[in-house]
Parts: sequence; structure tokens; C-alpha cells
Amino acid sequence: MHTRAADYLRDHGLKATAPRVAIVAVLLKEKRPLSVQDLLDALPKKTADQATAYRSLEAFAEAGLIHRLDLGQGKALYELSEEGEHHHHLVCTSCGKIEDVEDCEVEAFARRALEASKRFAELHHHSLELFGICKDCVKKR
Amino acid sequence: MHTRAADYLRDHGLKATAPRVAIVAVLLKEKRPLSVQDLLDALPKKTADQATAYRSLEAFAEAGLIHRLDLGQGKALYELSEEGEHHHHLVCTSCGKIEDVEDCEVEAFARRALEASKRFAELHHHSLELFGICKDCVKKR
DNA sequence: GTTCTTGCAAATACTTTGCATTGGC
DNA sequence: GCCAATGCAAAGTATTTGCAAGAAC
Repeated sequence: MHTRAADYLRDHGLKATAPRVAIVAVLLKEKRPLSVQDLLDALPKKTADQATAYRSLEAFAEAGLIHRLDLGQGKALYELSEEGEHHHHLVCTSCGKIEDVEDCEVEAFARRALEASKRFAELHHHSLELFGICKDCVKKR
Repeated sequence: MHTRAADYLRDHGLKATAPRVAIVAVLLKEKRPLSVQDLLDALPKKTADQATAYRSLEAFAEAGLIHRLDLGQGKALYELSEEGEHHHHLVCTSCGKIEDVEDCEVEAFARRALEASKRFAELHHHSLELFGICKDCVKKR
């Protein structure tokens, strides 16, 4: 199999099985954070079992292929981590709309926080999410 | 009833019922982010039902008395939001240890992100969590 | 008395796990 | 062929909800 999704998987040292290729294909196409349910709904029926989706996503995250987000919705969201790129999100607390914020300045802040801490030895990643109201939802109230 | 917890509740326009006072008392005492289960375990038996805890915490968060955190543990954590203070967290991904990081510099970043966005109208709050390994856990490996 | 809160139990949502089978490499 | 990945079903954990009883004002 030689789709873009399959290559993406192999490039990260992961087996390119049918369910995995299908999942990555959806992530490539949607380009937005998706929940497990979003993913399963977007797949042709029976392409991947729910357990397979959870296990695959965990493997992908470990391999650095995707990022896992927590936007306080009580469920995890996943998005492809494009090479070298690092961004955060604007989240509408009314409708759930998500917009990317490029340009992260947390690194320096994180470095200083680590230096100031007596109990922490290393920092590996961070999450920064901005919550507010989108223009559509402002109109509606 | 005139405990510190009860006053805390009334100051925020909330009824000071027995279960609520008990919950706030635990939050005042522990001074760290607690899960609902943590809270229930810390309460004398039968002080508050689980449903009451969830409903109270939701009301507290809405009133601005507490903050809800999501540290990717699959469950929400709650901590008192002390007046005027605003902080973030260092989280050990190995043992779950949490340390506060005072001194937040996200406001300016958030303002710029909002200005740069075509679709968002207002920003209300944000979350910034730093994930890494604490010194204790570094030793153990 | 009216309204908000609580307890209990059941329901729902998300995620994980055991195990036999399948399939990539 | 070997080992990892999958499907299915069941379990586990977190959170929400319906409803009758109770407490606050």
C-alpha cells in the first residue's frame, strides 16, 4: 500500500495496517483536532474498531505522529503534528469552534519556570489553550 | 454557620449548605488541585453525595470561586482561585506531582492572538500547563 | 410556599482490557 | 513464521441526569 498516509506511518516507524492508514487519512484530510468518535464516524463502516482506534492513537502519539489535546470537553482530541510546527488553540466555549494560533512563545517561559523550580528536573512539552467566544456566537446572544 | 468556608461561599453569592461548606473546607485546607474522588475521600463519610459534589463544583466554577483544570489525566481537577492570583502548573508525567508556577505572561500573548484572529471576538481565560519529570522520578530511572 | 439543593440510583460517555484470531513484513 | 495489531465483548472509570424528599429564605 502506498498512499500518503501509509508513507506517513512508515516514516515514523509504524506498521501501515489498513485501520491505521484509514485513521491517518482522516487526520490528514480534516486538518483539525478530532475526537475518537469523530474519527470513527468519518471512517467507512467497519474500517477500524473502537479499541483499535484508541490503541492506534496512543501508538501514534508515542511515535510523535500526532498530538493529544485536552480542551476541557471531557474527551481527548487528536491532531497531526506537522513537522517542526508547533501551535496552540483558540477555543469557543459556546460552540466549540477551534482556531490555530501559530507562533508559540512558551518555550522561554517554560525554561524559566523549570529553573525556578526546586522539584522538577526536565520539561518535555506543554499545553496552552485560549478560551473565549467566537464572532458567530457573539452575534447570537 | 460562620466558618471561613461558609463566608467564602456567601461572598461569592452561593448558599452555604452543609455539603458545600465541607467541600470548600477541604479545598481551603489542601491547597492543591483535587479530583472529585479526592474530595469525596477527604470528606467525613456521607458529608456529600457524589452528585452533589459534581453539581456544587460546577456551581463554584461558574461563580468564579474555583478553577477547573485538565491535566490530561482523564478527569477534572479543581482548585480554589485565590483573589487576584493567577498561576499555572508544572506536572510530572511520571508520578503526577503538581507544582504551581506563579507569574503568568500569557495575557499579552492572548491579546495578540485575539487581534490576529478573524473569527474570535473575546477571550475569557486560558490554560497553560507544563509537562515534564520531577527530580524524584528522574532518580528512579 | 416557592425555589434551590440534596441523595439515591440509574444512565451515559469515554477509555481500557482480555483473549483468540489475523495479517504485516 | 513471528510478533505486533485487530475485533469483539466486557469491564472500568468519570460524569450526568431524573426524581422525590428536604432545606433555605
